[in-house]
Amino acid sequence: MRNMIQIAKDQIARLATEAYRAAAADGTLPDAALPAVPVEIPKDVANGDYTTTFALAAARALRRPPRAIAQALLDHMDLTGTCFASAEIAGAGFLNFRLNESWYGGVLEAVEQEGAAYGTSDTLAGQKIMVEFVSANPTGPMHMGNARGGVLGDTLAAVLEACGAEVSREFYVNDAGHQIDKFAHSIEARYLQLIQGEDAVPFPEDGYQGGDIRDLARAYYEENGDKLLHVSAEERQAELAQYGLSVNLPKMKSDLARYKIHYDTWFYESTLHESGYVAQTVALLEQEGWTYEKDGALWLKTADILRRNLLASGRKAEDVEKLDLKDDVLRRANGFYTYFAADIAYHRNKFAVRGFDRCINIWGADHHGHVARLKGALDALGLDGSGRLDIVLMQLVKLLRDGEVVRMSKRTGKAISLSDLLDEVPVDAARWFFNAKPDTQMDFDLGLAVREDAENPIYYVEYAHARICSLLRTLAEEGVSVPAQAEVDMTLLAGETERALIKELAQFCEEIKLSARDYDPSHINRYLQELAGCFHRFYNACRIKGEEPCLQAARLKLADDTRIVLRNGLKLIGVDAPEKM
RNA sequence: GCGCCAGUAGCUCAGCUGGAUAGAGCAACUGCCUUCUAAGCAGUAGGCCAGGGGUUCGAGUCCCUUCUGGCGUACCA
Repeated sequence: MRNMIQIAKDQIARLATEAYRAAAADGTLPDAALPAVPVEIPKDVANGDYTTTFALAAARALRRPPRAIAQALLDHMDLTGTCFASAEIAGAGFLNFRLNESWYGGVLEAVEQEGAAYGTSDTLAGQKIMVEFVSANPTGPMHMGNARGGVLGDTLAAVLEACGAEVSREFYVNDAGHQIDKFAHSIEARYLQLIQGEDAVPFPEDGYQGGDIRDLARAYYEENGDKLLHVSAEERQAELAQYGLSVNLPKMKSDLARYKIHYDTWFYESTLHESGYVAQTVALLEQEGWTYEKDGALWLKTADILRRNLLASGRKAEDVEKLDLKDDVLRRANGFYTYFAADIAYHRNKFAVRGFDRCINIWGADHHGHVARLKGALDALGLDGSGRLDIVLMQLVKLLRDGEVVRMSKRTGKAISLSDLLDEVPVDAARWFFNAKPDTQMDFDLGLAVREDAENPIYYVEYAHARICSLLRTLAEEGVSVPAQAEVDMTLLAGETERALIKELAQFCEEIKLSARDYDPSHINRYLQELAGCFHRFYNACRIKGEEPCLQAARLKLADDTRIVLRNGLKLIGVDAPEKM
């Protein structure tokens, strides 16, 4: 849990603050209330390893030119005992710091001590967070959106765990409501068609056309014959829906397992209806005065809730008035609750019954209109949906093969499903590619993902790992093993490529935190590419095997630490770290 | 119409709370393997950060506006 980057930043903040106090005390600088000290890592190492713009930021308050302030700070600064070797003024008034060996040694020490846990932190310790993702309709196969959402949700969960949160992965099974009726009617029609002939039984106009529905009907028929022919339609549909789910859900579980995704909970929508929790939740909204009846249906005053939230968030009243806000039906005129009502109940359950501090949902961007409504409904229930429910919207995936848009599978003639994808593309490649920034539309090129060459970035990272493993094997055969950090002479790792690599190792924890903060674990992919690049450059510049023992040991240690961090990072995004390629 | 997301190199994208000369990969070109994995490295070339205003010491980043693309605006889920 030692974070050398944080240590460096804290030291600069302290150095600058103390230097300012000293300068103010002897009259070099005037007394003033100053902002916090901003510390950054410059893009160009020519500008130091760390920098602060403190003098620039303080110029106005102190009424002095930034460079003069920087000079005064420098004159009152003592670097003894810090992780910095030097400090200098540059440009408009930047104060640039250079790290010393103790810092670089500290990084390698942290990797050695923490091993597989290196990179984790406790920034989210004590928080109970749910990540709900995929939650695909169980009436048919999973599609590309589910493939993306699956990776995103699973990896986000991993990243939050690495920040110390107690994370639960959940799949919400929509096994109730309209689409299940449609599912039942569709299987029923196919089933009856098998017995009575295609022409004798009309297929519902809005039914599911897919071949998988025929497969379900046939499978049922082969197992059970025409035993449902003479029972009531209601009984028949219930039985067939149940049967369809009993086939589809295990298939979804196994497809997801193949994708290295495992859930803590499969939560069934039907349980909310059966226990009366949906009705009770709606009743609560009624009691609180958030509903009204119109045309036989019960409506939620969504528009009022949204208006209230928008005004509270600082939107101008005149702008809010212009918005075309609509209310939502909770209970239809036919007495059935809408999906929205069930969804409110479901999320109420997450917070009120199961006690999550924060819930994150991964949704397709086509559901964005639902976000503010659901949050608002939870606000109306006093559950602070606006503050504690976060929806990650991911844009759609366009599937390509060698630049051409692919709509259908050649093999099945249907839309390409998640399992079709995994038949064609290695799991790790799929996981790597789908772990991309959620809010941009993405192209997934089937041709590119299976290519085993430099065009495929995953190999660049895996290759670095395999290279190190190979090196370790070769040296082990000569009886050389990785030394303890205490035995490493850090002055031997002072070259440009070594220092760049060590700094990159230190960055890992920061990237995990950024991923957790932005709900965007693709930071890890980019980081791993960067880390692999640093290693390849080091490896190219510095020979290890055959060097003089102390030098060989120091470089070997650095290579081995890199291996550990590469492995930790790949594990985080659910990709294997190969020892040979 | 209204709303949400996006627009950075030929292509795919980075760019963290505003910081120094806007980065990487691929594609193109030039070099580097009798020595630890060349699935690698070094180098060249490539840009009005969609356009226009504003805020300030300083804007790809913040605000306003226009344009372009995707999506949404159900008693569907």
